[in-house]
Amino acid sequence: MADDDWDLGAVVRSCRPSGTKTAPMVPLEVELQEAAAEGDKSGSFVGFQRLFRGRDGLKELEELYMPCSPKVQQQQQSRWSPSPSLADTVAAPSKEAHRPLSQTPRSKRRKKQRQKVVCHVPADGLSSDVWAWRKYGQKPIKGSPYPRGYYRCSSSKACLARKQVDRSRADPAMFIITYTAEHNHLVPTHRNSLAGSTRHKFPSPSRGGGHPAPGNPSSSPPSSSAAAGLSPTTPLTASMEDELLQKRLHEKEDDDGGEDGEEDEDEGILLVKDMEIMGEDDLLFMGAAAPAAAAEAGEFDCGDLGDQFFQAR
DNA sequence: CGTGTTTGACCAGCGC
DNA sequence: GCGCTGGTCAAACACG
Repeated sequence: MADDDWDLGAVVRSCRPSGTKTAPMVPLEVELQEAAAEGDKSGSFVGFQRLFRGRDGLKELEELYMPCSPKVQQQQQSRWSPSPSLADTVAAPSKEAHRPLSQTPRSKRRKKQRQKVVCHVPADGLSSDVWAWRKYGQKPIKGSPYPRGYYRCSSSKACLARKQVDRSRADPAMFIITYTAEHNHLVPTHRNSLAGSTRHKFPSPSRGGGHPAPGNPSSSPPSSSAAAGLSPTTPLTASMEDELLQKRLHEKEDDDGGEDGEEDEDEGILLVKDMEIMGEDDLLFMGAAAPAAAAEAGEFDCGDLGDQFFQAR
C-alpha cells in the first residue's frame, strides 16, 4: 500500500513529561465536529456537551484532549449546545454491539453524524496521552500520503473510545488525532502497556511481526520518521523522542500556525491552539484546576486552562 | 500467556 | 444503483 507507511503503530500514549516552560508552544487544534444530531440519546454515556457543562465534563475533556493542549478556541459553539452530543456517536455503536459478529456490527453508522474531536499534536505529543490505546487498524487515506491509524481504548473492552491518528501533510511532524466517543471508565492509573506494545523492531520476514508494508522502505527503521512509529501504548524511546524534539524545534521555527487546513471541513469546530503537551501529572493537575465556571458559562477556553496550568507550575 | 501490532478482507456510508 | 472510500474485524505474529 502506501509507500508511506510511517508505521502509525505508534502514536499515542504517554509518559513523557514534555512540558517544559521553555518548550515552545505547540500549535494544536481541536475541532469538535458535531453531528447532525438526530436527537438520538439512547447512548449509555454522556455526550460531549457534558464536557462543557461542568467540572466533570471539563475534566473529561481535558483527559480526552490531554495530548492536545491548553488553549481551546471554541468556534461556532452555537452549533453544539442543546442537542449535539457525542451521545449520538456513542449510541450507535452501543446498539450495534448487540449484533452478532457474523453480522459485523461495525459501528459505522452515520459517518457524517458522528461527533468527534480533532486535535493537532506534535509527534511528541502523541505520547502524552493518559489513556491506553490499542491499534486495531490502519488504512491509507485518499489524498493523504500517510496512512491513518485506528486506535481503541484498551483499558476496558467496554470502552467505546476510539481515536484516529493521521499525520499532517503540511507538517509531517504534526499528527492529527481524531477522538471519537468517550471513555466510560476512569483514567487508568498505570497503562497496561505490556508485551507486544513495542514494535520498534526492525522489519521481520513474518507477517504480523511488525514488518513494514512491503515496498515501504521508509517505514522500517525507527528513524526520524519514527515519529509516526511511536506506539500508542509505548512511550517514545529516548532516542526517538530526542530526535523528534530536535526535529520539531527546527521545524517549529518556520512553521507556525501554518498547519494544513485539513480540518476546515465541518462546522461546529472546537479549535485548540498554542497548547503545550503535558504529561500525566500535569493532566491530573489540570483536571483539578479546570475552570468549570467558564465551562458552564459556555466559554470553555483551554487558553485559560492552560494559563492556570502554567502558572501553577 | 497475555497483550499489542500488522495487515488483508469485509462491510457499510456516502457521493455521483 | 454503482463505485469509492473509510472504518472495523480477525488471524497471524511479536514481545515481555
